[in-house]
Amino acid sequence: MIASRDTPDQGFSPCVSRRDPVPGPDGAPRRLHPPIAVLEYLGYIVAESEWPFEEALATPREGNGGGRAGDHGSRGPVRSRRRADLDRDGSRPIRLPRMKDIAAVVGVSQSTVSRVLNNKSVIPITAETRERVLAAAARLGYRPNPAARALRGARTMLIGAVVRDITDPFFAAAIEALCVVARDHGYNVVLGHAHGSAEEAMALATVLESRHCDAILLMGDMRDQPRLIEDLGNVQLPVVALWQGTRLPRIPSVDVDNRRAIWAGVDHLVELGHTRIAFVGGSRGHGDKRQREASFRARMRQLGLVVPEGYLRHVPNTPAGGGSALRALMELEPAPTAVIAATDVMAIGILHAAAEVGIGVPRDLSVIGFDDQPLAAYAVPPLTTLRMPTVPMVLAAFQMAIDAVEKGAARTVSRQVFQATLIERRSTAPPR
Amino acid sequence: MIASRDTPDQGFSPCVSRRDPVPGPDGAPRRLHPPIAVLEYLGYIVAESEWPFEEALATPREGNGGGRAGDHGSRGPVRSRRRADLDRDGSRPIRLPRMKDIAAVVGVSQSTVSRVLNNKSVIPITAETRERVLAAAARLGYRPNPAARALRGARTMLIGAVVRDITDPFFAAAIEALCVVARDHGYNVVLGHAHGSAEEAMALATVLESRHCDAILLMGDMRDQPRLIEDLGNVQLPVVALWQGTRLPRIPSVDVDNRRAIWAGVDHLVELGHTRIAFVGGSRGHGDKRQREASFRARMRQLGLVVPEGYLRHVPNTPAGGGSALRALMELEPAPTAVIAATDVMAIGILHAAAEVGIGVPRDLSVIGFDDQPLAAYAVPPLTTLRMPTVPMVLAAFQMAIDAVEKGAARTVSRQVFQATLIERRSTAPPR
DNA sequence: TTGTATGCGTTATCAC
DNA sequence: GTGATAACGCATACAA
Repeated sequence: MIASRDTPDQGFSPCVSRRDPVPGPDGAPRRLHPPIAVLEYLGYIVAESEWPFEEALATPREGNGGGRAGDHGSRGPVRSRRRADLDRDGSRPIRLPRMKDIAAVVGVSQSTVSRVLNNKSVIPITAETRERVLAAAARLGYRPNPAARALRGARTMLIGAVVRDITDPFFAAAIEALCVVARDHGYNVVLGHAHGSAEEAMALATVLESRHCDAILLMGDMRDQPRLIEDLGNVQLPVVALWQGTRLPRIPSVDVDNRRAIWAGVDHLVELGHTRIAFVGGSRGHGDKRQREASFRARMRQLGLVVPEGYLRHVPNTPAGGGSALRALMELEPAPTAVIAATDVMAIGILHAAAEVGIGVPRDLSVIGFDDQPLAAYAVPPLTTLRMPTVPMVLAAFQMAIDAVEKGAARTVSRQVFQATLIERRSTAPPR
Repeated sequence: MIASRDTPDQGFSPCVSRRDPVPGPDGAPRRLHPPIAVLEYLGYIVAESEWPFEEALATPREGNGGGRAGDHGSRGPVRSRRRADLDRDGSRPIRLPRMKDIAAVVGVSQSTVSRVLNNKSVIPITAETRERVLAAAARLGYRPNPAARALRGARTMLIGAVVRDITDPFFAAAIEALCVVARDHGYNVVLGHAHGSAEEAMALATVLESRHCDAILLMGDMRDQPRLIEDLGNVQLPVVALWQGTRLPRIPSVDVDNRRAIWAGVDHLVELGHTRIAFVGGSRGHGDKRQREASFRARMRQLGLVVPEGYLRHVPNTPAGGGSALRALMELEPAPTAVIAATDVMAIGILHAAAEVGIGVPRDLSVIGFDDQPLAAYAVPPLTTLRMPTVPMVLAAFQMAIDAVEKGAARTVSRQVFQATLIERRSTAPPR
């Protein structure tokens, strides 16, 4: 699906009805989109089909912007703009006001303006001067230049988020949370993603090299990108890792207790009476998923339950992957009566595939997910899952990062582990 | 769901099993999370429950970081760090190398280093000098200081994305796309969100005021945040608006052709034989959704079909909203045989609620969504929907923005309109 | 209480 | 070909 949803529409015509292309068995490698070049087929863009009751307007249509703007290296040339301070070469270069401008207007020195504007100065300032400066600043619409501040060593109020795969809805939610948390603290979020393992280094290099961030959050396991981890160890910024599964060498981290969570899931099924329980894990063995699988096996062994050959599936972390796992599981003899998926995404794929094949959930098969994504509660049937305390975890990681920034202290390598919660919905029931 | 999923767990104990709190009828206002303060209940964090086979380690546990770091205004104080250049106060302040440092090592002047490093200099440089400079730079691990470059007027290679509501999976997907596209062009994405309409101004103010971005993408309709729009109009940066529904005064935009899309949806249903067709739109009348509803009414009128009182529902753009709309619709007499939802999110809620109530889709009711979110294909049943060409649209918007940045030209107010595609899956069928 | 001067790290414009 | 030097916008030590 994800793989298919942006397939360029060959022979496209507006609003043509078409069937969904087959998702390719077993979830083809998920790409968000085909190479940029492919996207630039023109067919997609369409004339200015104006809204009927909108005023006809005289704005000329533009070309569709198809032609790439040439390849400027990532370190673009520095056009020294302005220098046309005089503002008479048309209209544009009306620069943003600087402190100097305010000073000129008010008739004081630039340093006075500075002192007024960040009124943390120990030095007292005449009420009147302050008043006039503030007024002028407001009138001119003054905004501090962050570059200049940064140059002086100030914080940039940017926090970098390096995400393993932004395509994953779970991380999307995490990003949301981070945005909110960061904003509440006056920070903005800069997004980087590790994008497969191909461009790995590059991925965060972009975020790091241009290290205008005050700190970096590493979201999701990236141990298949060893250079990244190493680089991060050497970076001068505070780095906090989220959802690594296991501890990283020298990096403070925030993790979920996969073991206890999975135990709760297994125990829940066992209490319902299940004994033939399967597990669907990720194919690439990322940290969290690997831990979850190991926990599953350990708990099953503890309970004296055997996990037959074939009950452990490794598929891509997509709905399609979950679907293919389900089909494989149901061909086994005996088939499992319950399955735990390492993520909700796969669990939703299982639900979908079960419905397709005619397997009733939870009548014929109980399903447990992991994460409690927003849509899990609205799956059909509503998905029993292990709720990840995403927001508290993100908050904790953010706090750790910011503390490090503010205290500036040596990097303390700490770790916080959060507990997941079993949310019982209706995808689990006693076996028939 | 979304409303409920971050409800703080009262009386929390690890991995306790609990039932899903009811989502509150008609989808309560969606908040990603309760106020930060509420999140700081301690119960969540848990001891270092180490992974069994991990080495026991001696890192001391930290407190849970619960105490807020005090309220520093968004314009934090500027501690001039370093000044401890000498590197003997412990270990940390090993500053990143500057050009000056390279120059010192190589024994040339700093300007020479600069010329070598951005080898766009017209002036030729001795091969040997260049060699040595590059070598030294590599050895020292030199990274250009973006703040300094920015101060000189260089681009920051940051693009700001102001999103109406990051919680919405649709926008999450859009952000993903933007990240990829931006990265391919050497840009990074700074996320801002308009967060309800409460802190509206603040929301983007953070992104804008600290205008370290080269351009801004406005994703989703924000006309309920008038000051934002106005501010944007006055901002010195290129601004491109996505999914506004209707044209914005002075801002170039990229939109989807809601009219043709909805027509395709209606026609599809009519061709299947439906005549009693309902429409579920957003409650706050945001641009796109409003257009879709208007288009629906227009098309129905054109086809000579009546839309009875009550067939137009306005609910929050959540699964819960869709569910409540469905329940209301099915109580009507006669009940509709098909429904078009203004977004997939609502459509998925409809699917969910239908299953709960025992209404077969598509047997008793056909459902059409809008967007083709990743999970739409994996709904039960797979959702027929109108596919938004998200990636091409984001790409187009990005191109428009970057073109404006690079050409630096006066802001051309253009507009591009993309076509959606009807994707037939299995949530639609002839009426019984 | 305010003004002057200096430096942050780069790039660009001069001299040499 | 290369080196000194002047901005860039802001914060601050120091002089007045």
